[in-house]
Amino acid sequence: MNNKSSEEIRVRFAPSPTGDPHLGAMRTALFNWAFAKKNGGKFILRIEDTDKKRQVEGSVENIIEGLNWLGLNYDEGPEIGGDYGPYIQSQRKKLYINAVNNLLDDGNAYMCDLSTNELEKMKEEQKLQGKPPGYNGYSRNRPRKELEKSKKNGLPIVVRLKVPLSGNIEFADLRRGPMKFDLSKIDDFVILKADEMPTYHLASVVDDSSMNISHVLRGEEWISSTPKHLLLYKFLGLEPPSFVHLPLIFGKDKAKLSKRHGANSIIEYKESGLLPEALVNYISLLGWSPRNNKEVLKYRDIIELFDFKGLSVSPSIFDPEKLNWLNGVHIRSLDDKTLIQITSEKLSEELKDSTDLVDKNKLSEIIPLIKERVKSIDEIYPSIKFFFVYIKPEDSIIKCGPLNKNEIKNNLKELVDNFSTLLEKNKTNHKDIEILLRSNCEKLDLKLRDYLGLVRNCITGSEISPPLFESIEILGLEESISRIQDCINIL
RNA sequence: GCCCCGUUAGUGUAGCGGCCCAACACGCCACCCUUUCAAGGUGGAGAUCACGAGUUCGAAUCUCGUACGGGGUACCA
Repeated sequence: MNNKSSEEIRVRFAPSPTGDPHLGAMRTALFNWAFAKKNGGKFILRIEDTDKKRQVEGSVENIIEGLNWLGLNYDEGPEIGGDYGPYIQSQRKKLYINAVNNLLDDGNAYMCDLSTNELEKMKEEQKLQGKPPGYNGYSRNRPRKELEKSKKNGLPIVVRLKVPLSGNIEFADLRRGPMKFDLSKIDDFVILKADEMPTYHLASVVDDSSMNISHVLRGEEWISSTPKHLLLYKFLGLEPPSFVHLPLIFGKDKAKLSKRHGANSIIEYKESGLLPEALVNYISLLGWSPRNNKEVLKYRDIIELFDFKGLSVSPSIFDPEKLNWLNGVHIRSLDDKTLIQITSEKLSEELKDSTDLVDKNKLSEIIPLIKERVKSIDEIYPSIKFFFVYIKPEDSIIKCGPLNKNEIKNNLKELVDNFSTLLEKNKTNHKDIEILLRSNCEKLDLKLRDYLGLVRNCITGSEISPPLFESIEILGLEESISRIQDCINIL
């Protein structure tokens, strides 16, 4: 079958607003976006809200927010418009009704007045008889007038496609190759529901065609519906786009990704200290790999390298550990200025009433110290908190190798004196501090890790901290002295 | 049940008939670097390429079958 690949590349991301957009959907969006960008085409957002019952308030906003956060900007869509609007299916009803009427007139579709209850009964009977359950073509050959009468009498009416009883339908998935389906296995499926809304099958075909979509990249779950769509294109006299089906994403237990596997909603990821470029990089690797087999990818790399050949055909499993690693990689590759900006925004949330503490000058000294030490934006605050707030160390960590309390006390007292001297001499550079601490340690005949550990624990309140000498310099000798003094008092 | 898609270390992938008793990355372990933690460096453990037949001088790679997993079979998308 012909396709439109010779024309302009137009692809779409078409989520239904039934909840928060999840990772798998965003991956589909990403590949569509990358394909469009790579080929100078257009990326379109279309909202598929044909099922009013399942609609969840606010999901359209969340989808848009997620897309924006990830940097997957679209060229046409609900709030930004475009030449092929509207981009919300519930606002395109006329188009669908029109198509249905054509199908009806051509005898390729027919109405059916079977109620959902009757349908269910029918299927149960089929099961009892050991037959595969399905629509049995009850109204397929009934005269149209009879059905129209039912409609006038207020009976719920659906429209079904008259699927040929025999023959095959074939198509070539651009990645997976040729596929063949037996038409006799396909029921006369519903294209227009009793509430006069189209089903997905009809709506997507009508829209993809009228929006001039050239390539449909969608999840694997659509493979077996593709023959239905192709049939619709044929009956409507429309040219189908090309299809590429993307593998699914599962959680660790090989079940569909859900809450149990950590965050699934893109909105949750946004709030979890992840860099959007890291998430994008990670999901790009689920079900796809670039030719050069590199794994750390920026937006422009993904655009440049994206191709169908690199797509995988088997489902992939979401691995939060690799995501975290990648997040660390991307944090490290950020320039200090950007990280400082991100951190100060984060801090002003954390330290609501003391925004004066979020001093960018101070941050610009601190950030280089911890940049290589965090895997998440959320880790930054806990690891630099002691710069802003005095954290009293637990008694148990005021220790120093083999020394007893008294010896520790004396050493700390001496340190206070030493620091005061440095302060007087205005030798507050971390190099000066290092020289002092190293020589103290030598004099006391202690292991460096023991002695510096003591100092670290007293000043930072934690056994883990950024490099000590620099930290003391940034904190200031005065504040350091007061903290050590406090520890002496505890002992 | 029926139809469709898949199956390479725990995970993501590379491989497209000989270079593969299989490579890279995450994770794990060890060592090095080192003031802690990271980061970085080096090395290691971990896969009879789902299984079985066949084609071939030669198969992870091609064909068929089986098993397993997943998807579909909705007036959901």
